[in-house]
Amino acid sequence: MVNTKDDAVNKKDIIYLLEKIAIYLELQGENPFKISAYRKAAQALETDPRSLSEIDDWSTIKGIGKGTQSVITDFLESGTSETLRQLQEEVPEGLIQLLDIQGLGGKKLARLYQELGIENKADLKLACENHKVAELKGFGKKSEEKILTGLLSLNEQPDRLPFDAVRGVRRSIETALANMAFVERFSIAGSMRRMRETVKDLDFIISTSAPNKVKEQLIKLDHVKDVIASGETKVSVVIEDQFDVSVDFRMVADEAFATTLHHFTGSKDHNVMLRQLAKSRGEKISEYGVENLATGETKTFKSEEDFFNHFDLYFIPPEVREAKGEFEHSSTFNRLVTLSDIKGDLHMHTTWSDGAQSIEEMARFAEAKGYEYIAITDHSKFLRVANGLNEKRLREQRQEIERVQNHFPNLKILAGVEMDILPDGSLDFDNAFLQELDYVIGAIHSSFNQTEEEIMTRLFTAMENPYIKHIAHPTGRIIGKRKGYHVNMEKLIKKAKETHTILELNANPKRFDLSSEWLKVCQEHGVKVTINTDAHSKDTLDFMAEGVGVARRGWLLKDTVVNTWPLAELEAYWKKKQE
DNA sequence: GCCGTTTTCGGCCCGACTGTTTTCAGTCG
Repeated sequence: MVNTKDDAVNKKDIIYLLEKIAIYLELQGENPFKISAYRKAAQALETDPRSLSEIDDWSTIKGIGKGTQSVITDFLESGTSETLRQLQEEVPEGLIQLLDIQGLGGKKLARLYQELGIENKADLKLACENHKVAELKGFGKKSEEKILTGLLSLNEQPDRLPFDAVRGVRRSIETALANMAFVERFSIAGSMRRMRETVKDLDFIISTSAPNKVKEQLIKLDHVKDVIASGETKVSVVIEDQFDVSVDFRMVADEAFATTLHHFTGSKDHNVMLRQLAKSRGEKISEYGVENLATGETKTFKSEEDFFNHFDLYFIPPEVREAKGEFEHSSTFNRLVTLSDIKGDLHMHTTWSDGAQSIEEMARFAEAKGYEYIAITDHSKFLRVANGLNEKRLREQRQEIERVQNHFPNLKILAGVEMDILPDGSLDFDNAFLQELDYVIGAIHSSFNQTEEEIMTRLFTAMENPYIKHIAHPTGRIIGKRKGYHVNMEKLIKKAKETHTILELNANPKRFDLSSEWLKVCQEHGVKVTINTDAHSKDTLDFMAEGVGVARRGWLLKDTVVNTWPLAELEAYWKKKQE
């Protein structure tokens, strides 16, 4: 491919531009509907499946009109945006990060700028310390204190926390709620329920007929550092953990549980679309139910499913509620992969390399999960730090696997390896040896800083190898910590298709690699995916549930996920590589 | 700024909580 205009400016750049303009307008105290028009335009682009070059008439996209179209054309033609440039002239750059302070929005910031000349953190801090802020109309002593503390904690932790960093807090809260008096039902909600890989906070919905009694218990939960709000229906606290985690609890009567759960699961954009739909039918959705505007009657629902059915929609799973076409496709979601579809786990470690359990133990736990097959895939010799296995030890391990196999008539244990793809592009074992193994994974664990070309050469070598069934954690990223190596995903997916190589969704919550976005692209290109836990201990075999959640977020149908297939079918697919 | 076979003007999703007010604006999700 030669360089086209698409390479210079991509769709994401335009989306980012529109969102940035919205932020600046917010700081100018602009009409909120104008601001949201820019956000909607960005959203519309995000949802439109076409690439940049395939769109010729922008204004036919719903949400993009004359104004946003001219901003886009200007940007495409000149590479910059006059609209944004002007805004940047009028609004100081330093104000933007101040929007992250709790309780400070565009309007208040605009006034701080206009009336006190505040342009950045330092200005704001000084103004608070000199009590200038409290003197402003609409502000007061408490606002000033809040701004000051918000200011101090601004850089202490990232805006969004990695999924894995809040898993523990979620668990302990769920345990507490399960044992809490006056709690009838509860559920996680918010972006955690939607399986986003980073979250801003945790949301829980609780049904109770004694909200005050529950409230008293909530603010006394373990490790509560701060109580942000505690009203009749809403309690917000900050839990002290590895990071400070904000947790919102919503308490409702049981009949409103389903609608409240839906409401606080979001996404916000999904909710807006559904509310618009309701409105066009003469109804109004709130967390308390669906009101018929003609009769004033409010209908509640036993389940979210009933709620969707009321609008003549099939159930839309939480993972796909992102206003990215889920309403149009609601009839296909009953075919999304589920945990009960999973028949095996094709990536796990034992004490032979860096795992905590023996082969026999792993087999026992896998059998308890009802699996039909697993692959034991310890590291290969290159990975010394993980006690990687050489040819000799792998042959010994096969004997042990065969011994264990005799005790598990209903579970096929494949003798495999997670083989390193070496920095020079060669593989850790030759083909003569690889053909002795039942299952070979290709993986990169070294030289992360190589150029895209070097990385792609390594990956392509592995994919062209007839014995390598799948590529483990294809990008090598650790969410919130490490970007991963320089993979060109489009090329990787194309190559996977050509070579019948399966790509992994590594279900370790630190990784979720591939991401749901790329999984979707895989499926669109007919590339098969395997969801594996990469378990290093018995408990981490449970990552499968979260992996399936990420797969669902990527709209993966059961058929795309090869470890939902019976073993015979899987073996037939592997043969394609050797043809 | 966007949209429209009820509308080219007047709407635009809805409600809780807080702080500053004394009936409400701003923020948040």
